[in-house]
Amino acid sequence: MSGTASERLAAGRSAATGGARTAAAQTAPDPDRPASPTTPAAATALGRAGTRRRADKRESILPTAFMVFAREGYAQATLDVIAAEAQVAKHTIYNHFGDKQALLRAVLAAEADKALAKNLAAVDGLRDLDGDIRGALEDVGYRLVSCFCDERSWALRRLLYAEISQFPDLLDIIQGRAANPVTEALADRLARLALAGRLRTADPAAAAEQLAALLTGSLEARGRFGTRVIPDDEKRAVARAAVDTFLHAFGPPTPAGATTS
Amino acid sequence: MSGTASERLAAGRSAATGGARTAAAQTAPDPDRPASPTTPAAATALGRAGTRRRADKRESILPTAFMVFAREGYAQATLDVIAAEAQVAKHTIYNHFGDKQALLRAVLAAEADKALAKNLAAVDGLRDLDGDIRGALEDVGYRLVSCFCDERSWALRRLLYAEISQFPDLLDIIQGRAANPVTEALADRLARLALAGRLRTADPAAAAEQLAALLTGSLEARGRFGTRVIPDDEKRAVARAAVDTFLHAFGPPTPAGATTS
DNA sequence: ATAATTTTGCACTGACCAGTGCACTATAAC
DNA sequence: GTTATAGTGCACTGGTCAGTGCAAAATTAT
Repeated sequence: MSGTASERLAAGRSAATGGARTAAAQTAPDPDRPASPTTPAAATALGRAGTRRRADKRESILPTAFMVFAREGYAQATLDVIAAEAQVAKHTIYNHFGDKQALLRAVLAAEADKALAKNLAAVDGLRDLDGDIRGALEDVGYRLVSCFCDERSWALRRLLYAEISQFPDLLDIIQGRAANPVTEALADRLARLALAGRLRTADPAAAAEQLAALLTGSLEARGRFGTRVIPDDEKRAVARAAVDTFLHAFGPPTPAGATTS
Repeated sequence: MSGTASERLAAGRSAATGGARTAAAQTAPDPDRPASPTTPAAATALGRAGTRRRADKRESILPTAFMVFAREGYAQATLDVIAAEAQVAKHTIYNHFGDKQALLRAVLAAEADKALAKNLAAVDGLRDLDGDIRGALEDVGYRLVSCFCDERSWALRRLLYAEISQFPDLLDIIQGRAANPVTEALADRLARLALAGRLRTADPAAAAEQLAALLTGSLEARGRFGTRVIPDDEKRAVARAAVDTFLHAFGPPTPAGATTS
């Protein structure tokens, strides 16, 4: 009933953030939340002084905390280490987030937002209703696979999996912010393609669910839960095989889709 | 190259073990390790007395420790609690396993063994080379889905996911004992079916990988990582949809497989 | 400058817990 | 019985860590 589909897809990022202890506080200007960088308008809302610094510190803490949580695990990660690597006083973290749990929630929410953007960008590759469907699907599939295999994506899933029994609401944070929207977007694209006669399915949500399953199903084992880097051609091979099977089931009715391999 | 296929399948159990504190020491005679129950031969090797008691205690500790680890998480679980619930002195645990990490490894290994048995039994439903393929696949698929959705199976994956970055060798313990054998067994069955002309595939391992992906791909989201119980008919629907797609891609060449829905 | 706010450094509490030591008991082989 | 092995109960050490208190900066608006 409810679109319980390929939530496994979401969560991905390009893993460009390299060094840990050296470039911890660099905080690349990622398109996180617009915040209130230099606009004098937001200054009236909350606090008259230190507004700018406050946002800076927050944006400095979140990615560092995510890295530490991912590296050490939530339970083992200490706020002293996070504070040190973020070059921030421990008190500042408490001022911003209250306690460790709240910090985890904020970190996962921010990371899920980033992942969602990447995934939606990938799915958007299916906007073209006319071109080569197989090629477009393979391309989108490869991009989704890459999102899934991103280092930060693995870390996000690990943290979720690890703490889900302690904090069940984490699931809603991540699924609501990242997984479900991706699935729905994919189903939307497939529906348009079906309506244009390029695909054959009466249930786009189910088709999206199965496409996502085919794409990501083998990645956990292949990537050894994030401890092994999957080479690029292997990702492409997975995407191609997934799309091949997908098109056998949902491909266009008239022409044959079994030209490859 | 190496058969990195549907390891996600493995790990399942019927969850028949019910009460924790009441029937903790019951220790059903699961085919864990042969040990040396009453054989006088092994008595000469290590210790002359208490051999029987020792095995009893060990079999009492393992399932209780698994339950506590699953409930509280590895880091939060304390050996005092495990000892109390297993009705055993804390010292006894240290005598048997050395330290907390070793206990975790032993627990996961034992649980993976149980899961493997269940999964192999399910895959064995594909031994019949003559009957209704679709029906057989749907039945096996349903049983594999049930293994995957078992409470203990969720817990096993959660523990693995949570601690994989701290103890990477856990992956080998579980994949080697449970996931890989299941994948290979499934590939074996598919190969026999292909050779008998009932399926069409040149790469049974790839086919098994995709079948497993189709079966389990949507279960993480549907089961909310183990926090929601998937009703039986939903499991059957997932299996039917997976097999339907699978047969479109790998079904017999001559007859049409699109009779359902 | 002045005042409001935020950040910092440091010390401290309180709790939790892995692992150990020891004296004692229970079981089983002889 | 004796003896060796295994298990028990309890107290204890040593270490870690979330969260707090406080007083001194630093920053920004007015």
